[in-house]
Amino acid sequence: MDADQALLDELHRVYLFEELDDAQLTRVLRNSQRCSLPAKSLLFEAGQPADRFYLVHKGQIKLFTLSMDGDEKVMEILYPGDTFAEAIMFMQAKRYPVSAQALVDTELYSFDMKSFRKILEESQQTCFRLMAGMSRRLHARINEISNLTLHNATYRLVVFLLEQLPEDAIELAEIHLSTPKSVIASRLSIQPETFSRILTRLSANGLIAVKGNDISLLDVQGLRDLL
Amino acid sequence: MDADQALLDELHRVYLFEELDDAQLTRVLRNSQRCSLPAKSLLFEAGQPADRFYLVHKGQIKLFTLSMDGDEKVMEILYPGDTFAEAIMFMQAKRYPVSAQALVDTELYSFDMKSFRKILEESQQTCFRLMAGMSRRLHARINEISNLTLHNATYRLVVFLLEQLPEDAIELAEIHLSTPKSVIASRLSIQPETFSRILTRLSANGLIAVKGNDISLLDVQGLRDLL
DNA sequence: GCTAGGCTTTGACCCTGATCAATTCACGAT
DNA sequence: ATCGTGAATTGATCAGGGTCAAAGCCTAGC
Repeated sequence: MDADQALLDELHRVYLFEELDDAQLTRVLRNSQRCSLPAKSLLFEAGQPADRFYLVHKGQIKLFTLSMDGDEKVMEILYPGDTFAEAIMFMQAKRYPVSAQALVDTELYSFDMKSFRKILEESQQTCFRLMAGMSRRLHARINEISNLTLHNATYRLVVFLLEQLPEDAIELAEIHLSTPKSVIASRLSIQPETFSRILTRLSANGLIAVKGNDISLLDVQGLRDLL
Repeated sequence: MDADQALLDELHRVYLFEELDDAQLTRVLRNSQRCSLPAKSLLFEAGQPADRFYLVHKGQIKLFTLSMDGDEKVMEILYPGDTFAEAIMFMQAKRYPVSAQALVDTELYSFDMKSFRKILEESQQTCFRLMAGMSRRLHARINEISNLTLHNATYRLVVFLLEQLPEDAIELAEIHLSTPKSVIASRLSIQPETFSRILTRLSANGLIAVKGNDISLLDVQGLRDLL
């Protein structure tokens, strides 16, 4: 049917599945499940046994950890096309190291780890894809640790803003935050109050203009110079 | 010859090479190089093109990043048996994301990434090993980010001390720091001064006793209770 | 249109840990 | 034994950003 074909096409564009032939992709599909999450619902909690990994189809997922006294650190915010929890397939103790929650109404596909491992045994190309994905994530985490320890909150926020640029926008650039500021703040390891204050300061310096969830980068070069 | 056989045996105990048969291991060996680094010498710098990965044979290597104004963050300290830079094999831009320096006189084996990839194509088992290693590292990094953002310096230091325990030592436990305190401090993202002060405070509380590079954990339960 | 509840912003204050500076310590070389 | 060098400790001070509290805003639902 058409719906299935559309899904096959969608999967085929996901980096993990790009190397698979139709037969393999069909097998992946057979062990997949669609699932819908209303906004704010938990998908899984840190520590829980893991036997599936996920692909975001629609919506947003946040991955986060909690300290024992309830403070939350957002590790990652995932958007359509992103996969998560694949790396757990290879951990000794197969448990989710973080919790996952839908930020808005979200639709996911989930895949059985065990049967996907079989696919991996057949396709080194896919193994290589997965390793590429893991090394990218690893690098990103290393970067984040550098930023946390060697740079201050303003630096991290400015880097974040510049990363949102649609690419090569020279002068005026508009950004729309599709995620609550408090979540982005936690993602950047900044308190919401501080996040707000930094935006205010950047505005006062004429570097940006903020109107609700829309931010104009008035002086991209000036922002780059802060780094 | 005996020397070669000893080396083969050593490699075979490295997680990455455990699944290889003798023929494959010999091929790995053929593309390996031994290298000796005097204390304090740089092995590679962040940003440099990468075509080899490494195994520590003797000594200690620190992986670190520098901020533009020269501040250093130690990412990892590696000991004999540890491998590093394998994950780079799968990055788009094959450049070292961190710098590597010998802390003491060190001997390494290095392996050619390109020829090791060929081995990986033949051995999914080895691919799986590598992926297990990468997911372990990934998890460690996630943990570190949590600790940096959700916990304070004392917490991180106490966790570090407890991790040094030779395992299941119930009451009295001795730790020897084989690495300068300033390096450990940076590894934990603490300033040397603060590191020293925290040790002093823990001593004052009777939880530990410090004599140079030797630390006695006088009250393991008490330390655990701090967390 | 208006109210309620959740983000966000603003203000006042504080605390952890960084910074700067001086001293002590450890140890290898002379 | 003594000197010199770099690490470690200690003291004094400071600031980035966290915390607590209150007010402002926005939107969904009545």
